[in-house]
Amino acid sequence: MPSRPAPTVALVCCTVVDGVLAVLMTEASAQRPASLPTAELPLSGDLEATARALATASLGRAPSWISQSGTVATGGLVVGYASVVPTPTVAPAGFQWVPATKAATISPLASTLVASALAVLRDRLDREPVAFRLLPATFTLSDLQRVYEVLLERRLHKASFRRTLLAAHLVEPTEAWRSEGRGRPAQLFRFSPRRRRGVQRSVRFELLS
Amino acid sequence: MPSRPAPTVALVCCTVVDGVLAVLMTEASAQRPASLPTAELPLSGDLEATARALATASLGRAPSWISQSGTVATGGLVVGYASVVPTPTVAPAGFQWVPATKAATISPLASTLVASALAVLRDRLDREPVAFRLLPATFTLSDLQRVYEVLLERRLHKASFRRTLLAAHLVEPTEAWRSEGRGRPAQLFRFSPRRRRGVQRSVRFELLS
DNA sequence: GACTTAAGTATCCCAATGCTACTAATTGAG
DNA sequence: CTCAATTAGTAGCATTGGGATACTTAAGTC
Repeated sequence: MPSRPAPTVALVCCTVVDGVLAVLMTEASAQRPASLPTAELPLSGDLEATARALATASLGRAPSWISQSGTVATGGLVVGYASVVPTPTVAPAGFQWVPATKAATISPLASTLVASALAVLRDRLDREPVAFRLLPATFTLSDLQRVYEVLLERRLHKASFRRTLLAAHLVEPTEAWRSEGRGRPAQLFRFSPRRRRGVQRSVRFELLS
Repeated sequence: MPSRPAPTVALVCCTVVDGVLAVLMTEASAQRPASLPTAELPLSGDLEATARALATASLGRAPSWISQSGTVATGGLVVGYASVVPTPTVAPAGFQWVPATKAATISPLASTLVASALAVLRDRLDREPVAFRLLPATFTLSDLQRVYEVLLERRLHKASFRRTLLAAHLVEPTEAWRSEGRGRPAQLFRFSPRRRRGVQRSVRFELLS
C-alpha cells in the first residue's frame, strides 16, 4: 500500500524590488532548481505557526502580514501562505528575490501557489493593510501609491489617490521629509488608522464576471 | 510513531431557507452529532473533484458554485469548500438545512469551517455570481436583493439596487411574471451577463480596518 | 537664472449613489 | 364595489465621489 507523503506548508513571501513584485525563493544550485521555501507540517502542528516559523527560518524575521492562500494536492497536500515583508528587506544567503512573473515559470506547483497568493494579496488590499505592510514604518504617499499600482497592475491618479486616502484617515503626517535627489522633498507619513464609521457602500455589480 | 490521519475534505454547502442562510449538515443521531459532510481525500485525488463528489453523494446534485475556503489542522488536515445550491433544494434523508448561526455552534471545527466559508461567499459576492447561483434560473429582482441582503447582513436600498444592477447588464427580463399572493406581480429575470468594459474603479480605502 | 523633475494643491465636471416620493398591480376586508 | 394593504417598479433631486487638467512649490542640474 502506497504511503501518503506528509503535508507541507509553502511560503509565498512577497516584497517590492525595483518597482516589481518579487517572491522569496531558494537559490538554484546544481542539485536543485529554485523553489519556494517549504516545510513539513509537524504532527499536531499549527499551520500558520509553521508558516511563520518558515519565514523566520528563511528570512530571519517574521512577515509583516500573512494569510493562508490555498491548498493544492500534488501527491501530498501543500498548504500555501501568502505573506509580505517591508520593502527594503535583503534576501539572506541561499535565497533570492525573484520577480513574481518569473517565479510562476519555475514549476507548475510554484505557478499555482504564486498565482493564488497574489490573488489573495489583491483581494485583501482594500480590507486589510497589505500595502502598508509592504512599506517601512514611514513612507511617502508616492511610495504608497506605487505599491498599490504594483499590486493592482494599473496606474492610479495621483490627486484622487491622495484625496481618498486622506479622507479615510488611515495615515498621519510625521515631521520628517525625504529628499530623493531630484524634485521637491516628500513628506513622510505613518500608518495610523482612525476609528471611523463603517460607511457601508452599495453593491458593486460592475466587477462581476 | 504516531501515524498521521488521512486528510479530509469538508463541504460547507449553503442555501437560503426562510430568508436565512443555511448549511447542509447530517442529521444528528444517538450515535453521532450533526456534522458537515466530510470525505477522506483519496491518494492522488483532486481536491475540488472530491468536494464535488461529496456534494453529489450528499445532495444528489453538484453545487452551482464552489470554491476552496480554507484548510485547518486538527490532528489531520481538513480542507474546507464553500459551495452553494439554488434556493429551493430539499435536504435528502439523513441531511438537514441548519441555519448558519446555529451550525457554527455544533463544534469548534464546524464553526471555523462555516465562518471561513461564509467569509469566502461574501468576499466573492461582487466578483463572481454567487448570489445568482443561490437562485433558480429565473427570479425576481426582489428575490435577488433579498439574497444580497442575507449574505451581506444589511438592508439595501431598492431603487439603488435595481439601478446599478440594470446598469451592469447582468440580467435580462423574461416574459414571465410571478404573482406571490399579495402585491403587484414581479417580473422574472434570468442571469445573462453581457460583456462590458472593465471600468476599473478607484481604490476603496474606507473598508480598510 | 532657466530648465527639469517630482510633490502636492485647486478646481471643474460628470457619474454614481442615497433618498423621498411617486405610480402600478394585485389581494382581501367590509 | 370600494378602499386599505402590500409588493413591484419608476422618477427626480441632491449630494458625493472620483477623473482630468492645470496649477504651485521645492528641490537638482546646467
